[in-house]
Parts: sequence; structure tokens; C-alpha cells
Amino acid sequence: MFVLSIGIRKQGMDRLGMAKGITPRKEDYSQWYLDVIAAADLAEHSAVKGCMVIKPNGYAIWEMIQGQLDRMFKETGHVNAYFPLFIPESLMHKEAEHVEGFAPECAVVTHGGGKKLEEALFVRPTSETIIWSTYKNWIQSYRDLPILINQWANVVRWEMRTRLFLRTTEFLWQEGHTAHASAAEAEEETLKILDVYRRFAEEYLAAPVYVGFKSEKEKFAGAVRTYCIEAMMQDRKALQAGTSHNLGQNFSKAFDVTFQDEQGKLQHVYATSWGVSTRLVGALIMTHSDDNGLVLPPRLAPLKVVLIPIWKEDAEMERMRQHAQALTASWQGKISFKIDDRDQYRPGYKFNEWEKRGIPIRIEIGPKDVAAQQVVVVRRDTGEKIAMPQENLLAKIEALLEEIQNNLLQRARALRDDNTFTVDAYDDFSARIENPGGFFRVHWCGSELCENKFQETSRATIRTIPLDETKEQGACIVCGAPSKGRVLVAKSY
RNA sequence: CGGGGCGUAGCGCAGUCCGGUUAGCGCGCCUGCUUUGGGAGCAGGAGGUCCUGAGUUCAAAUCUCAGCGCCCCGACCA
Repeated sequence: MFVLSIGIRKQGMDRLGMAKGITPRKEDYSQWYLDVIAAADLAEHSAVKGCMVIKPNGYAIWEMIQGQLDRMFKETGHVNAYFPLFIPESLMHKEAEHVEGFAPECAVVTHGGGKKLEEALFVRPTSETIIWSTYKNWIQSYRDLPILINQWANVVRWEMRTRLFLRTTEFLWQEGHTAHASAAEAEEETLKILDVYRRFAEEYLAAPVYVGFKSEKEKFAGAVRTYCIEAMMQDRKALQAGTSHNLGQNFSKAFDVTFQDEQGKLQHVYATSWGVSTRLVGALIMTHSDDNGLVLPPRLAPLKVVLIPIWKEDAEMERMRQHAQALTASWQGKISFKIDDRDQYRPGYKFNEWEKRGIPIRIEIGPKDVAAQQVVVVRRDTGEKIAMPQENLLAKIEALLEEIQNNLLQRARALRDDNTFTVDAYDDFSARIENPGGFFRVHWCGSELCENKFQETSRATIRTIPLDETKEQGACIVCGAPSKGRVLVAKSY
């Protein structure tokens, strides 16, 4: 050790400060985030500015997210369809607030087939305009409603500053676009999806979220009201994890989408749209991972269990392989697992590798275990090693996966709750938003002037106006005017 | 787009200030042997548009100019 220390120190201490290749969170949170992505081999920067290559490990997580959300959308009556990537400029300009909000961050195609196009094509930043220009032809009668369509797609928003998964120029998402015969029904749909998002975040991402709606300033360009779920990352910053918009009649009026109601009267349709993106992968990373790398909640882990046979000699190698195979023979199709019997790496290397990748459970099986009719099970969330009898192992593993899922949610909830504060004095607020940071429940009068003050002085924003907040009279923390309830303020991604 | 840092092998870096052998080191990779319960050891080997383009020079990783990209901090956003 002493002999090696010079070499290791020089290597290990370079930029990372430690030998494992992952910067500790408290040293540099941003670098830690990037290191985790690299260590777990999730994604990398591409030749295109602001765009990323999602590598197989990262894409597999997105596929897990997609699979579950898609089931939930279908359970609530939605179907999938696909609309084009390109949107004619004229369509983009139909809804005033919408175009004003999105035009600055749009990529525009001006040439095609070697010639200048007569009309420029916007690469979709979101699909409301192309979809409503299409729905116009689909809707005549109340009998054509509701339309409950979702699409899985890529979109492009020309952002100034990008970060892997959290904000990239091109990203993958789903966008739901629904049409309804009444305002009440549209509102119901908006809230129904909001609840799908909340449930998904808590039950699958194991990320507790605050549920509410956005201030006028923060809402979607073209929406009547924007609902959202907000999660807290380990650095105590907020991350908007999903949005659901009640668009009212803004788009149906802009695109003149009308239907005849039961009385034969012509009305404009009521609309909603809602989406979550590959940003959720970033949320996943920043909610659970630690200084040893990625930590995946079992329900979203593409690979849930890895078995590592351990041997000394060649003969033993074959024996341990066989044990591992016999042990898991009945697991096929029931659980996603892998036997890592590669001979070129030693066990310690494999332990570390799967740890970095966030695999929830590792099972070690060596000669000692075989003799004792047991295996050694290691939890990724706690690092705890448990000797387990081989009998009925699958059921015990499945139970443990649920326990890990649960533990991750509890842990994230504890962090969030411990860092959500109720404050009434502005000085108190501005001191604590810097240190230790977190979410702050404060009274707000509702004026944009006061809202801007948060931003200017603390670089924090009103993340959401919580739905479940108990009504409470108070005085705006900025101007002292009467306030009907508290809002959640935080620094955010 | 403003401020700061950086760009040399897959990754992390030295070399650049002060131009001059064949551009090095660690990790990783390939081959062989020994190993294998927390990142193995030894030996041999492969791998380079020194970010790009112009310029200065007998000579450029090194100097000059321009551009591109990445990271961090702001303004804009899922």
C-alpha cells in the first residue's frame, strides 16, 4: 500500500479526487452528475451542439419509462398516433401567445431538395399547431369527441445552455393532445393526466413530487392553466418532472376547430396537452444515485439482478456456472437477470461495474455458498450483504426488489420533507435559499412584480402553486399584501 | 450571448511559458502465463488529423489570427 500510494494518489487525485472515477456529490454536484452518466455508460455528447447520443444503457431506462407510461395512458383511454416533425411556418403563427413563446427557440428548415422552400418549415418544438390544424378536419360533431391521442416523438428546442438528459437541443418525449366537448371535461382530463404523472413519479421513479399549477409567468405559451409535478434533487434544487396543460379554447379558436353539440349549436372544442421527456432519466439519476454511481429503482431497472459466480480453478468455474444456471432455471420470463460469468474479470471488478450501473441486486455464488446451500445477496441502495438460503430464492428476491423500491421512495421523501421550509420573513427566506437551499413555502400576493423579485434577488422561482395546500390567509412575503395561500419557491433546473 | 476554465491515444493528464531527437505517462485495450469472495500481477504489443483552418518560420503540439467544441457561473427554457 505504501509503495503504491504515490502512483495511486497521483492518478486518483487528478480531477476526480478519488480513485473510482466519480466525483463525490459534495465536492462538485454537476461533475458528479456527469461522472455518473459516464460511469453507467448512459449517454455522451454528440457531434451536434447540445445534442446527445443516448447509449444502450440509457435508452433501456427510457424504454422502461415509456413502457410503463404507455400502459398508464392506454388504461386511461388514450391511443397513440404520429404527426410530422415539420410544421409549416404559417401554422406556427396562428396562436399568438404560442408563437411568441416558442419562435425564439425554434430550428427552421429553409431549404429542401436543393432549393429554397416557398414556405419555411419549423422543426416541432411541440406539436399543438400541426395537431390542431389536423383535428380541424376530424371534428364535426360532439360524437367525434373526445379525441384522446398521445404521440411518442422527438422535439427540438434551441436552448442556450444544455445538460445531458436535463436539457438538450433535441429530446425525446411523449405529448398527449386531447379534444373535448366541454371546459369541465378538459379540466378533468388535465387533472387525470397530472395524477398519472404523480403516480408514475412516486410508484416507479420513486420520486415524491409536489403537485400544483404554474403562475401566469411560468405557464405554457398558449395554455389557460399549466399543472406540474415538481421533484427535489439531492442538491435541493427543483426539477419539473411533468406538465399537463388545460389549453381551453385557445387553439381551437386559433385553428377554428368547432363541433355541433347535441342542440345543434356550433362550439369551439376544448383542448389539453401534456408531456414528460427524457429529462426523467436525469431526474432518476439525481434523485437516487450516490458517490458509487447510478442507483436505479427496481421497477425501472432494465436489468434487476446480476449473478456473479465465483471460482478459483477452472473445474470450479464450470461447477459454479452450472450452479448459477440451475438456480435461475425457473427465473426465465419472470424477472430480468443476468449471469456474469466472464472469465476475464475478477469478482471485485464485476461488483464495481454493476454497482456503477445501478443494478438493484447483486447475487454472489461461490464454493462456500454452494456448500452452505445459500447465496450472498447485496442491495445496491444500502450496500447491505445478506446471506440467503437458496430455497425459494426468486420470491425472496422479488420481495427485496419491492423493499428497495420502497426504501428509495422513503429516502427521497425524507430528503424532500427535511428540506421544505415554511417561512414568512423575506430576509429569512433569502438567507436560507442560499444556504442550505431547498423548497420554501411562502405567501405570495399573486402579482408578477413580486414574482420577479424572487428571481432577481434569489435566482429562485415559484415552482408551483400547490393543489393540496390548506387555505391560509397571510401576507405576501415581498410586498405584504394579502395572500390566500402559500406557494412553493425554489432554485430549479 | 456575457464572465471563467479547457481541447495532446478510448478515458485522465504531462509537454506549450522560452519553437528543434522518433510526442510521453497512468488507466483501458490486444496476446501469453499466473490469478479469481471488493477495481489482480508479470512480460510483450497495438493505438496519435497534438480541436479545425490560415499565417509566421529552415523548423509549430508549442508563436499569431480566425473558427469550432466541451465544462462551470449568469440571462432563456421541459
